Amino acid sequence: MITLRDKTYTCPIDVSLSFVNGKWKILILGHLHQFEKSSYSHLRENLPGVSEKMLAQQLKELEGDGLLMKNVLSAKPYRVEYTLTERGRSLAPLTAFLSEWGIDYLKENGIDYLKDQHLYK
Amino acid sequence: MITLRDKTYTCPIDVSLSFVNGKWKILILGHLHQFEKSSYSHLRENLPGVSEKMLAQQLKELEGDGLLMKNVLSAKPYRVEYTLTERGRSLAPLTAFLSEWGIDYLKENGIDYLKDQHLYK
DNA sequence: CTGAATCCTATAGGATACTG
DNA sequence: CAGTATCCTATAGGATTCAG
Repeated sequence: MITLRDKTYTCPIDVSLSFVNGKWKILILGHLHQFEKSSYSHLRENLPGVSEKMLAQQLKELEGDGLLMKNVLSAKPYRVEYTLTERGRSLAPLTAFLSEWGIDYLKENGIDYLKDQHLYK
Repeated sequence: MITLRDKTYTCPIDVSLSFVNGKWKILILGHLHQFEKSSYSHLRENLPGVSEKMLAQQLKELEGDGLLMKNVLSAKPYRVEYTLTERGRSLAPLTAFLSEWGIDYLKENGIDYLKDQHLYK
């Protein structure tokens, strides 16, 4: 058992997972890896099915864990921009691998995502 | 939206995540990547805190998804052995990355896991 | 536009006892 | 040894409304 800040982990993988647990976190990170910067509404549109509560909550947790930053672009009208921190960008191999693995799996099942990507918007 | 076998996914990452969602699946996969083969009890001992229900359930799901295989070694006494399938082994980069990332993070926080691994058993 | 605040529920997950 | 079978609960997550 590893103990860090009053939390315990069974192994280093468990430590990493604690940053990305939650239904939408990895998808949010993947989105930001792809677009670099994104508004709240842009995130919402690209995460079909996400609720306001979960999007706001998981963005806060990701920010609190130092994986992304929120920049207020203007106060009136209120606009924000989310970007990855260096720590967040260090997870790029994770989202890249999951994306490639998923594409491979889809291909084995007759779906050419890259070619037909426009169909899945 | 991607549809495959009556399930929908927002993107390829979402497809991949559907294979590893669940509190213990990635830890199980990491365990099997490390040990190659493992008995039920060996898995349980190395996943501190896992309940019988979840271990059995997630093993079944992983088997059903074609990521691991269960081999019955002997009927009496009843002994089994879990091993990764080829598809399961194809996730090796995932567990490897999460492990390294966790080790790096721990190091930034004053914990040298590789050196002091024996302390965390 | 970007959330915060409620309210609600489904289910993931845990504890325990039991079986071949 | 390798699980099943129950029972139970906490909480992750969703729907909706309101606000700066």
